[in-house]
Amino acid sequence: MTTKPARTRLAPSPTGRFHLANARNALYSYLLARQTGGQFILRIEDTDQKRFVPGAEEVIVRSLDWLGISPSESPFHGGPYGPYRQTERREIYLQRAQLLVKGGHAYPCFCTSERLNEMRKEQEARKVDRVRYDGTCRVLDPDDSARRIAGGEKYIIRFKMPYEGTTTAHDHLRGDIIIENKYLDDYVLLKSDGLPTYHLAAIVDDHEMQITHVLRSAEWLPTFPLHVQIVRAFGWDEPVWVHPSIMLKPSGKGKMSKRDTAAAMKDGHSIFIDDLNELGYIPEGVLNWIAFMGWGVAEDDVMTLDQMVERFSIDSLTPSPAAINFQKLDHFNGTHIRLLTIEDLAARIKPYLTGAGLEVPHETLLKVTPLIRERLVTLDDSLAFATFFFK
RNA sequence: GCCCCCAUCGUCUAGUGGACUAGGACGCAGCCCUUUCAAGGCUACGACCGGGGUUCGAAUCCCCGUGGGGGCACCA
Repeated sequence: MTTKPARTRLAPSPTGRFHLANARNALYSYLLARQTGGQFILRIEDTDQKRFVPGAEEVIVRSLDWLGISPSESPFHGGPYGPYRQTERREIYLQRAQLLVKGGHAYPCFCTSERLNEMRKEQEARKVDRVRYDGTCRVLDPDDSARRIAGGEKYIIRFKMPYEGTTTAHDHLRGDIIIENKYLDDYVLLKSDGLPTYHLAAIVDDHEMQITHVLRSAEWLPTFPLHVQIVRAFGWDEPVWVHPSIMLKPSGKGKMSKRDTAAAMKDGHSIFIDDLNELGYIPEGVLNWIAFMGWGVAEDDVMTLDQMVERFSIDSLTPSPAAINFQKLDHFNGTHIRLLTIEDLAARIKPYLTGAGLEVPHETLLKVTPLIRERLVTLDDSLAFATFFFK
């Protein structure tokens, strides 16, 4: 392939667990980078301090390592475009936001949340199509605003969305997405705590870190035109935007909820990577499973990571939502377990056996492994089939 | 409510106007192999959401419905 090296990124927020959708975006990003001889980087989007979960960052990195798709640049690995944690980049965002204000693309807003709430209520009562900021501060005199800021008044910075016209954003999988600007809003770019919102931070960082392909969840589609507007306001080049489909619960009715994840766990399944590890799934199986939720391959869909690197293409990603299928996870896992050498499989089984308090001599284990490998769906199953041979 | 996205077997998908009797995989059913259970092999069942166009010809292009999903925060 003669493609230029791609720089891709995974940009999770450390606010929860590392799940399937994160892993899939990571996988596709990793595949594209490796295939083109580029870099896959990890950036932590921790600008929401209220929702920050301690330890979440570590789980993300551990999950990526376990899957075998580690980033080459991250808060933990370092790299030439750091820092890779957004709270450590606040000066950059402030500076860029001020640049937009100077250019007339953004403005400071002094409205209190109380006033905003009232405004919203009033608009809802009027049953407007689109509740949005009424523009009070949009027309303020810049010098007055500067004085108020200098005087210590609390403020935020909003993007100045055109009231008229349309915005066309190009998604690699769906083509042009056209929206009338009146359905967009004067989105907040910089919060009163001085930290940016996603809209500003992601756009600035993707540019600063020279990301060539942005792969992110389709949940971003509604604000996609806004992001394109911001890129254009800065006068920057756009990356290639790819929004893989969202993942639906097994029934196909909506996204996974707390209840759905609990139900899955009862059956020995999970959408969380660290759970999958503990349940005895192997990275090869999990990777294969997530790869094909949204990636259309004609035949031969059992693949190793290296084979995926060879065959991957963002052109063959599908735009429609995919329902999670745990039976397929079991199938891929069992298949990949059988692809392992006896030595490799034995080594992976061992902790499960010793963890159950069994004494496991290596010689015996090597003899037993071929006997049970045909019936393993997970490594954990070895306990049920092999306990008999040990004491 | 408004906006956006999507639409092929139960599920994941191949298919980019004729090679489609619509292919593969999971699951399901049966058979073979096998002392049993698996694994493996074979076979069966099983889909182009509906209606209009365009065209000699439409799963494939366009429009309208319908259905499903997502989004409407100083969250990402």
